[in-house]
Amino acid sequence: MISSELQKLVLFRNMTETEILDALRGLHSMEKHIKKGSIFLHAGDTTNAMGIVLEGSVTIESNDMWGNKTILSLVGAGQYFAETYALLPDEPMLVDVRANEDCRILFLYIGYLSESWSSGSWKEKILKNLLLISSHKNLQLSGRSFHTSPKSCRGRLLSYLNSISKQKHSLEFDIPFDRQQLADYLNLERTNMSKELGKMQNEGIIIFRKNHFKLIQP
Amino acid sequence: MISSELQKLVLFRNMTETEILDALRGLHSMEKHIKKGSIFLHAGDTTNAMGIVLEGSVTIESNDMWGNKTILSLVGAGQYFAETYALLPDEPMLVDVRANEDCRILFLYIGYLSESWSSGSWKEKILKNLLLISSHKNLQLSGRSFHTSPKSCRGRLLSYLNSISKQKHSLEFDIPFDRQQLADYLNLERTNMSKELGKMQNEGIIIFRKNHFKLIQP
DNA sequence: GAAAGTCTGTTGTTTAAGCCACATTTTTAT
DNA sequence: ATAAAAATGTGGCTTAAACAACAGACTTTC
Repeated sequence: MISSELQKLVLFRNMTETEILDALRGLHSMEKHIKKGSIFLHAGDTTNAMGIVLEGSVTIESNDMWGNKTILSLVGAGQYFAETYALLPDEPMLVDVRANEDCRILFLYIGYLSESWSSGSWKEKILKNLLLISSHKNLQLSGRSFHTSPKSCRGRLLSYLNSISKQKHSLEFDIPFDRQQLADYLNLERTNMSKELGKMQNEGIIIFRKNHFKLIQP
Repeated sequence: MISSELQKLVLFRNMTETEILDALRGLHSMEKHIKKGSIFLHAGDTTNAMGIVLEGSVTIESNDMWGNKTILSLVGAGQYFAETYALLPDEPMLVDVRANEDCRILFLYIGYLSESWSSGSWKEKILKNLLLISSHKNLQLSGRSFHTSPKSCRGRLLSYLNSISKQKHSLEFDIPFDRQQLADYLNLERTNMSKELGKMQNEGIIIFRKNHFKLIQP
């Protein structure tokens, strides 16, 4: 993996190439390739490493003993996962992490951050950037809470579609989920959700085809 | 407010009294008293200050235009709120913050953290502690996601009661919510939830009286 | 290009949550 | 102590979501 690829990431913001290389060494970084569909971090385990998605995407999901799946978030290229658990290495993970496509993942053992603190170093910068990342992650988690808080199927769909629309600054956009994943993310039953999407299209509120959606204003 | 009261807080962990006082000055800290029931941070606004609950408790809630309320979390004495928004001061808040009882709140303008960074100072320690706090907040938010992901009333109640029981290391405990608040936290309808609690008591799964609950193992 | 597999949508039935009106209990105020 | 107010629980009706079974469309693979 090339450090120029990393310089764009929030985690390495404001850092020189030398500092990034020092950081990669200091944090025992390690790149892995992971096949689509496989769960490579398991609920109940603990982890010392956070992950950066270099290529592909992963889903953060909970699978209970009755086979119900909940997708808490989708983490795309250039984004981070498990940083919370890596920072709190005693906490067992509540979720599974699954490769949504074939992936290239960079693992960083951020526990080494607190070792032998020398000021002005890359550690300080990483720390600041981690705080930013953690805060953004917080916003994302709250975001999902809002999409799942309406009690009706339509309410959740509208909450989700509106937020994506605002994110993309357009009434027309692609969503990153297929139907089953969208249902799992919004805690809905897939076929029922399809029904509702159909109704909404008939009523002229939305137009969609596959993953492409368009919101219609009255 | 006395700095000895603050030394126990995670935010000031590993800091001397002098450093804490420097930090309070540097972050333009300000103590306020707030009356029960009043909303003192409003969704849509931005904020530069994070809050520490010195006395009382606050709820983080979303109130939509149809009068539906969702309680995202309850923040008790010694805990923090709005740190995410204070760290990302351009993000409009998605939630209201309401005093759940009469409160003493300490506000800190943590934007001043990034000003004139001198290493080895209190700023570095605060930064590390903030990252811990943010990570814990992440866990809390995920936690609620799990309580609201079961589709059934009983599933959500059991998820919530079990997690409190584990937290308190006991099958018998008080919960911090009244019935309406619990329903708002679990995204349920109050009277329906009451019915379900009644059923569960009849079946001998739980015993409760007011806010005191006891889980019965088979 | 045929076959297998995946994804999406449809119909109909069952079940449980939402909701309203009201009864009962508990707390607060005077 | 009594009245007023708030919190909690009950019964019954309505409605919408879950679930199961299946049909059609689209992909992938060989």
